[in-house]
Amino acid sequence: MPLEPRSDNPVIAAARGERQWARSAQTRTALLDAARDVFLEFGFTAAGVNTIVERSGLSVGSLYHHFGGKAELFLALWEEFEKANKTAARDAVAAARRRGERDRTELFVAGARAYLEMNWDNRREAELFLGGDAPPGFETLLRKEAREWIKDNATLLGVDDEPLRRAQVMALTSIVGDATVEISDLRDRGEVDEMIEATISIVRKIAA
Amino acid sequence: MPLEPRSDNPVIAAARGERQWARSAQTRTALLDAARDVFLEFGFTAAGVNTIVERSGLSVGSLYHHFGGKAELFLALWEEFEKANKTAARDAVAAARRRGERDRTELFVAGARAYLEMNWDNRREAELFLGGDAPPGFETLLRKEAREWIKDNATLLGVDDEPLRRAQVMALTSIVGDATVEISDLRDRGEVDEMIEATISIVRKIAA
DNA sequence: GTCTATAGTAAGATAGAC
DNA sequence: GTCTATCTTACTATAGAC
Repeated sequence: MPLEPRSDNPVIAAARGERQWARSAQTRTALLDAARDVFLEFGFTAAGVNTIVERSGLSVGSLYHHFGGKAELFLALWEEFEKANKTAARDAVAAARRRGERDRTELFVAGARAYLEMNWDNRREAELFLGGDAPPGFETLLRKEAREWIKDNATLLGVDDEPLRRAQVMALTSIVGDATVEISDLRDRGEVDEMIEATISIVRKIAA
Repeated sequence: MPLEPRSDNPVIAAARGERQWARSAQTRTALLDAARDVFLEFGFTAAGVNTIVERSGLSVGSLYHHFGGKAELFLALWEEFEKANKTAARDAVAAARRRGERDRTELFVAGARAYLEMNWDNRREAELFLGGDAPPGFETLLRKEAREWIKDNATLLGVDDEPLRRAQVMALTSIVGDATVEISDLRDRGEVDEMIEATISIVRKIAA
């Protein structure tokens, strides 16, 4: 008896599944790559779903199956980007600790500096995500994310629940976040250094 | 010789013009009123152009003739709102000056406080405009506008063109702007007072 | 469960008549 | 300036191949 196309044979099912999983991941990647290209070229609003689909060599249905829409595709790309930023910041804090740094403010500063540097290094994408041409609600998400990030680092600053302390965390979030936007707009490395140093000095004033 | 329908008679032309102008202003107002209603009820994204048009008793073409689109209509409403906020801030600075206040930081603080209070008083609209459900590019515009406002008031702080000073302006913009967003989210007057006072105390730290 | 093809809906935007 | 009719495009629904 030959294997049915819909055989229950676990090995065959697993093999089929594996191949499907590999194909699925490949599809996701192809869509993400095409989307990055098109978004970088046209921005969010002017980017057409059809253009993305054409470049990826896949279909509209596939895009919607995997991501649910143009906005979510944009979001998925941003999540990749932001994950890299946060990793860089976390690594910088860990490195500072290994160097023997124990001052809470300085540990926070090390992370903030790395975060700002990372946004400069990837400024083309930073401009895409922070330039304002994004799906409705995206800026709210950015703010929420920034707040989470600062909260994660709040222990570094010894924050408790007083209103003033909470306002300090908010202020630091605002400043580091907006400095990121400013930096994605600059073109000259010297100006970037100035902006980073000036931002850090204000961070020290607030955290003090 | 009877007056032609398309007479060149200047009085008649003026009368026609006047009537058209009056009608035009009426149309604009009707569209703005309907748009405010619908945006407040549904938010920007979920608000339909057709709903706005239906409530105004006018037509889609009229809306596009006067405003150019849904986004621009939203923008026109925001400009009204922001004008009122800025007037309140300017008046507060003038009042402080009349009281004999001469300290630059304190004059700035008086303006910032009035601005934050105004956003609380009109919190329904503030939430609409600052809640994140806005057309693409709107948040960039908010930042730009906030920076203009701070710059206009920068003489109060004796700002020159050093990078650190520019970063101070940026930081103040970020903090006052984000405090506005936070306030539009709060429901309790006590929390608002705390937020305002905490924000002001950080403003003093930076402006010092 | 993954992917394609296709037909259809809804809503923002535009064109052209008056 | 105003309106109606039309267009564009993001998005959905479905049926079917694999």
